[in-house]
Amino acid sequence: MTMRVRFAPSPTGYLHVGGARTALFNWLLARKQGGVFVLRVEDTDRERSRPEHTQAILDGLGWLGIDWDVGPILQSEGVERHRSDALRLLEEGKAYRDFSDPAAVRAEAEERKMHPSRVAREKADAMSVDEGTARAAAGDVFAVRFRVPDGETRFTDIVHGEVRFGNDDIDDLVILRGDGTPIYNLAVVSDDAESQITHVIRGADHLSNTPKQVLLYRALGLPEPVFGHVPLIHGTDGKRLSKRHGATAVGEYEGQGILPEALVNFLALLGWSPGDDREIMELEELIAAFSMERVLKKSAVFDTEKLSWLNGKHLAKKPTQELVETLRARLANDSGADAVRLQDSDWMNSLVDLIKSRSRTVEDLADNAMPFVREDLVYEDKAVGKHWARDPETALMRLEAVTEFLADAEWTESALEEGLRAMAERLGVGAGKVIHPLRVALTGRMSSPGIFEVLVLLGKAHSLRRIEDGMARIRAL
RNA sequence: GCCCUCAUCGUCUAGUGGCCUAGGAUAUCGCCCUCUCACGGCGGAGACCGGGGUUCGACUCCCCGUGGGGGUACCA
Repeated sequence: MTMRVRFAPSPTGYLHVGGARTALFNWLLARKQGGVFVLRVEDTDRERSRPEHTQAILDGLGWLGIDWDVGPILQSEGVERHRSDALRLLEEGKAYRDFSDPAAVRAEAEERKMHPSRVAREKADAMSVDEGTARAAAGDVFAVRFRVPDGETRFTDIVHGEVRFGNDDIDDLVILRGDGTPIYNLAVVSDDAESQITHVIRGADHLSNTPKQVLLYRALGLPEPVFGHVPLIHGTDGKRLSKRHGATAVGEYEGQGILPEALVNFLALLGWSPGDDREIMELEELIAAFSMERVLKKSAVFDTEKLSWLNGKHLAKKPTQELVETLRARLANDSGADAVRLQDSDWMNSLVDLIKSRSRTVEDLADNAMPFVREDLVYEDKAVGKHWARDPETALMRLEAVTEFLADAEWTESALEEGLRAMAERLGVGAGKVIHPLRVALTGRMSSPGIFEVLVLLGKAHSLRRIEDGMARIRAL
């Protein structure tokens, strides 16, 4: 039997990194085993579900490179089946009508220190079947509650092993609301069975709900899938990952310049490891190495520092040509960017080669490119202060000497380096003393790629113009 | 409250009774490279939650405790 897994997000927000990790594990498993990956959108909460969220989730998955074989199936399309399943349980006496008012039951339960579902069952049992049928026929509103049988419910979870719950601890759950719409626990069971899901891999937050679902599978006479509850992702304080820990939506990481392959790699390593020392892995490699047996039970903390490092690795690994495209896309809306240079592929390749090892994110890449792709230079206060303002006369003198040397220098890295070092020696100072003020003039910054590479990249005319501008600024200090 | 579940460096993890004076990565610190910043190289510091068992021997098995997380809706 081919393995069939699914990812079933509810469209109540954007694609959360936790959800993305669950989707990834399902996807990796399906791809590894030659199985089928089903995508189902659980939109039965009409209060909170929104179509734009569905689209955002689909976009997020697509960005990560996670595709699906079946779907997206909308859970709401299955309500008739959910309803008939619930009604069947009612007919078979495995569920009962609950005519009580939820608020009143809650109040009574509190007073009698009981669970609401016990009160509801008591009231239902006090009513004869005929009376219930008559009231229903008369149009009285009722919810349908599943009658949890006595005993114990156990199931095997591929990450946790055998799990058992005493049925006394499981309350009679509503499966059909007063308005006739189905409740989650019934809908998932009905839908997973309908899609012939063989392995339900989901977050550990569903572990406690699983016995209810197992009971429903059995009452409905449906084949039970294998369950696997993967650990949750927490914030740095050990609490469930939420907004206050920073970005939680996949789209936010895209906005921060994180590469999809890096996020996928990072997410895969949260609660799973290949068993050897590999950390930087591509999608294909992850598929080949993945197995549920190596999924951990312990929840993991989402550490953005490590994600950032991993992103830097993937950035450095990525072909320069591709990064040029990424950078162009990023700079497309930058009105100050030099359009001619952006189009010059050879020049862009040289630029990216110089800045990619100095960047951890696409954002960094764009920032590091600024002094080169924009005509108007932004001078960092710190750089100006340290290398110009502290001793303007000397800075000016050195830049004049540099200008003189550059005027008829051969424009290659080696020739520039040789000549400039010799010049510094003649001035009786270390090369750094000349290079630092020059760097500020050329880039406006404290740090940049090697100065000779910068000179070559910028070109002679451009470099000389910037030095001239710089000297004018120093005189104005 | 009740139920479920988890527990190795700050963080991600390796470890399935002797290979562990606990390995790797990240972060951090120091050194090297060096025109700066990165990259890279080398090195340091840093963990088996506590207590009982079981065993010749426990990070590894069992029990209790503690702490964290989850569930307990006519939410999903």
